[in-house]
Amino acid sequence: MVREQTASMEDYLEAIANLREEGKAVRVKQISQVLHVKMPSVTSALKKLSGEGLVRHEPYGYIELTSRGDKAAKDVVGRHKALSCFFSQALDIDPGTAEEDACKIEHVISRLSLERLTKFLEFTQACPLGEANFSKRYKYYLEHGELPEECLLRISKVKKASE
Amino acid sequence: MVREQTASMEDYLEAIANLREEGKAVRVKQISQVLHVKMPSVTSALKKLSGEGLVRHEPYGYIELTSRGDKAAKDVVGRHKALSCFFSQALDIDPGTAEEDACKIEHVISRLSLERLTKFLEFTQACPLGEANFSKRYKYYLEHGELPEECLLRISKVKKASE
DNA sequence: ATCTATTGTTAGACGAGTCTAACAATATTC
DNA sequence: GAATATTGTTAGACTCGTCTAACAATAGAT
Repeated sequence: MVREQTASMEDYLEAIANLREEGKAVRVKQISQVLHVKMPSVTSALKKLSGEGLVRHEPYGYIELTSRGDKAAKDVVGRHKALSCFFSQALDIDPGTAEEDACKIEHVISRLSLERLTKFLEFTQACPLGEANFSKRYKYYLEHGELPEECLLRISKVKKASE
Repeated sequence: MVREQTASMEDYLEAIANLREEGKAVRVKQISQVLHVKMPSVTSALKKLSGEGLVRHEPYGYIELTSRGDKAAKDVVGRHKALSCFFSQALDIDPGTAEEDACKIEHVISRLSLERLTKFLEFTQACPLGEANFSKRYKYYLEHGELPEECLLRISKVKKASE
């Protein structure tokens, strides 16, 4: 699956999908506010996306994703969620920064890396050795800048157990 | 430290620094090959970067980074290395994809997330519980799609040890 | 039902970055 | 050292996405 939209157009699709999802009115004004652009930029983007059959938009009327548009939007939203999740949960980044970074990176990351990031998160959460301990130790390391004692003390024990 | 260059200009700075580093001639042709753009694009970028005091460039002559340019370039290169390292080592991504992703993400990731990615890598490598086991278990999970037995078997043992 | 405020559109300019085509300088080769 | 090949530059067109200014449609208030 090739990436066929520019970062900007993906942002518009994403914004429309999110407004829908949140039950808010999907209108030019709203989109412009969410994306911090002026209304004519939105109109022009909608024209482009309509032309590509991703959006339905009667002038002065409401805005809808076509099924193809919805698919594309869901894809972007999925990338976004995976990334912001990874940043906030695995790396313990504040939600604001996690969101910001997800917003940018979602447009450029490869499928493979995204999938691995997701798997990584699943793994730390599913594996009790990961979640309960790895993550905890990592956060200790973040705060103190050195390895938790636990890491050093248990070398022999672990070696034995894994062989 | 604000990000003051566009992604494109960062790419040019990075390419120049890399060519230098590799002892290759730093010339318009080389840069154009590395970045897959035509020569006039390079000339025009160099004009811009010269104007900003980041590059020295006598027409038809060699190309050098000023000290400010070098600083900016090192910064980009640093981001790139951190990212490609993280992708290939922590996520076990093939070097090609790791490079590709690093090339894109280096321009948009926040300082904070980059720092955390780096710390994460340091941590897995420094902590024997991380490196020797976490990483190994993660890769098992990648291949088999389910947790290694080890993860499930050792819950009680680990609980005891960490409390 | 009209008047006003809000929302949306059109037209056109602009900046960034790329390209092609044509030309100019430098290097290479015989 | 003249002819040719290579490298670099200029000029100008184009795309993408943004903006402002001016105008048009719709909604809300009295």
